[in-house]
Amino acid sequence: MTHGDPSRASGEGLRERKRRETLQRITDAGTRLFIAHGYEATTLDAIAAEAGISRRTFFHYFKSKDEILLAMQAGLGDLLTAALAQETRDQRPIDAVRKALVRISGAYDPGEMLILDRVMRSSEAVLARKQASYVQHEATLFAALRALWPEAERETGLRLVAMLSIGALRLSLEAFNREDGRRPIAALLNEAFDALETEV
Amino acid sequence: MTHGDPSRASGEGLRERKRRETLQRITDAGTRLFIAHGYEATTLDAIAAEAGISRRTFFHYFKSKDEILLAMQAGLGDLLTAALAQETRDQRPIDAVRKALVRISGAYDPGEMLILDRVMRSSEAVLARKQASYVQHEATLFAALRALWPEAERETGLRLVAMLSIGALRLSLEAFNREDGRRPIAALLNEAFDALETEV
DNA sequence: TAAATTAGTGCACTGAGTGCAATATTTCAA
DNA sequence: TTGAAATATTGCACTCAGTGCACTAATTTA
Repeated sequence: MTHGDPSRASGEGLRERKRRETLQRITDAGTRLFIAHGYEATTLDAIAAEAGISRRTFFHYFKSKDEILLAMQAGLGDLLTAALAQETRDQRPIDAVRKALVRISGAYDPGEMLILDRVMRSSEAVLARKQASYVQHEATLFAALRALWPEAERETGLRLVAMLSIGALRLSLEAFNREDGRRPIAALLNEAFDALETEV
Repeated sequence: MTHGDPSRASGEGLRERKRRETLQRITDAGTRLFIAHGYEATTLDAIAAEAGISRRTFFHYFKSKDEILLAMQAGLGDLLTAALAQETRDQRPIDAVRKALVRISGAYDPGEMLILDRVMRSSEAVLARKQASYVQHEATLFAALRALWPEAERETGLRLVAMLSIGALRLSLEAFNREDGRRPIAALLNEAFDALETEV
């Protein structure tokens, strides 16, 4: 081999790069079409054509149509776990989660969130999966909390903290969408966690 | 008409009675087949045949296959609203909900709950809709709470109480299924609500 | 008992999702 | 550099959920 391999130089093979690019094209095509014509009215044939792949290939990238939208949501779990790992044990678990959530809330684009929320709301099945994903996030958060406070006697308490925190997050996001993004998510989060303290 | 009409005597027309009976036959046939062969492996054709109706008629009773299972869950909202209406204003909202939940928890058959939970867990889509139904219950509970405490300044607090209560219910049912029904739901509910008090 | 409702059915269709086998592309080792 | 192994892409045929429509059967009401 006389010439250097540029794909190797960047630490990513051609196969990987193509795969990542195709994945992105499908995601873009899907969201664009969903926004333009609605979720149900957009067929997989249309998405595949827009993304420049065959219908059959779509299923090598996503298990189902709704995964296009759900895959975006899935990132929250990783973000939250990473943010929580930076917190210390010398505080109440719920305060650690609150700080982690407020910190990562800045990473989301408010305008896109409002639009995607409207798309998801147009399909019962998608909405159900979105709401179910909160349960998944709760489990992920619980695992992250246990990593910080592994003592057996804290388990029930941490389960509850995970439930309360994800609940506060959900209420905040619901309010955010209900009031059309008027107040930033961080503000709504702080309000929800404050209310948690005074109400219980 | 010389003879009395027995269907009218019982306050229910023939049409209504037949409809109720068919609905029950479909529900029974569906759950029986789901338990025997699994959710995904059971086709609507099989359910319709078992219930003695045509496939097309099924859709006059249910919007989709998963509704057979979800319709059972839907009753909780009504039960909870009714139970809460019996509570008084001279207590904390969360205590009122706790008492109402414990009271209606006796109405469910533990064995059936365990089996149906296993069936629902076998399909991602059904599980998602089940988890989403908790969000619906939360909204229903919030409305019921507002009927008791309509003061505007209580809204946020009541939203939170609804979230906490349904969350505690969900954690209790999750624990119930996780530990295979070893402890009764009422006990798990009380434990969850107690933990709520001490943890937050 | 006839007319108006409502329930049940068959048929043809769309669209999501899967299994399989064939082809094209990328990787890796000699 | 080349050929073999691994992986990606595709087409095809299929199953099944769900819908629209037009028609028939049963029930209700006047």
